[in-house]
Amino acid sequence: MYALVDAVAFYASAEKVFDPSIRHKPVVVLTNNDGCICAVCPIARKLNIPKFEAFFKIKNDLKQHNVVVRSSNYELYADLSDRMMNVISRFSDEQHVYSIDEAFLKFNHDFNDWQQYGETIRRTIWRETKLPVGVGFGTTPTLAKAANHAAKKLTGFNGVAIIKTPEQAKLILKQMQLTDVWGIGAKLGKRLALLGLKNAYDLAKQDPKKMRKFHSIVLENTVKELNGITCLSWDDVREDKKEIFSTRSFGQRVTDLFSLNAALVCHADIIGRKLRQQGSTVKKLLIFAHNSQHDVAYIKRSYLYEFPVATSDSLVIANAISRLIHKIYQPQVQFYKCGLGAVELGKENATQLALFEPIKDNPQLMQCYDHINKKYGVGSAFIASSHLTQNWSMKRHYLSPQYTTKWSDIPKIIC
DNA sequence: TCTGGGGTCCTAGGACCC
DNA sequence: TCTGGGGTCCTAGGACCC
Repeated sequence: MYALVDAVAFYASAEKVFDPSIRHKPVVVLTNNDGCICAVCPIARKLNIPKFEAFFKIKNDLKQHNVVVRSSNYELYADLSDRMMNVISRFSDEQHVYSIDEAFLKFNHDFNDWQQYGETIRRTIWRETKLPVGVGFGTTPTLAKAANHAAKKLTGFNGVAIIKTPEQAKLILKQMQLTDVWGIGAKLGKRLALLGLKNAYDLAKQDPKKMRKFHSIVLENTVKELNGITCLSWDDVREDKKEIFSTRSFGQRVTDLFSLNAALVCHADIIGRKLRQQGSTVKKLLIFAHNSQHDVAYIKRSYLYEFPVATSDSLVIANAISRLIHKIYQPQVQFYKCGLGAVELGKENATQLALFEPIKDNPQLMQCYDHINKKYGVGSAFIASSHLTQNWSMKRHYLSPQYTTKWSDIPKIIC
């Protein structure tokens, strides 16, 4: 049995935890640089606010409806996510944190009362973090996802749903649209609808082999999973990433080499940390920067660099960036976004050495570096050249306080 | 005045090599 | 009657997820 525990409109709910004054108001949260809407609380959802719409396009509508707008407060969300994941981990020995606001649990035994267990999970998370979650149980990861959808969106479930029997599956899948199924997006949903399929149950009834021919093995597996046949093994679900990207658009356009370098070194730092987290090294690194696709002339500069010896050392990566920056930089281009992608990864303990290349990695230093940042918060220690200029840092005009990670922002109770 | 997220995986197609 | 290799690497773009 699998469970998926997933917060309701996580970013919006996180904003409400320490601010009672907005708890009963419609709240939306914006993406980086206040670009798009990325979280809509249940109250705001009733106003039909579209997710991922550009903020500037609907700014006036939001004002008219007195919608509370917040910039993404990642310091706060990351900390609340940690707390939530900690609580969730108590309910199973096997937990996989799938994203900032959702986690899979695996159970190797059967419970008499999954319903009650789910309610306990919900209640405990609410009591300890004040975050509302939905809990879905299913015999496969895809069914757990479906049950989670039911728990949060369908009437009569109140936050917990279970798919253990074919009857339970039928009841829920019949009420789900094709695109509500994990792995079915807008495009595929449309194509499947043309075949005459109307809901998730119709999809489950398809011949898996035919679905493979129609689209891919991925769809075949989805159909099997909807029928209780596990295809995404626990290891698949938590497999190492095959590529790791760190990209960010700038708060304001960047035209100087110095700033571009600082931003890319920031990404080098992040890429290094993510690599070390999963025990990988990078062999090939994509470095890129571009202006906006909405500009008159879209200019994209990129360079694929191959390390002589694969590395996971943030400083080695940062050093490479500084040597290669001239391959990306172009005067007069008003850069809008830049980033790095580790596109060929290796395993840390199986690195191919080079005959004439000294090893530049300093694992002890990186271990110490990670330790400091884990203990005192990411950013406590950083690469100096990434902080020489921050004039490109992102726009966050509607930022709430960092209630839990910054001394000066701690909530005050006045009696 | 101007504004349009970020991450991962996969594949088609072009370029190049033998 | 019609047909014309096979592999690797890279890029761009599509699709999906949150």
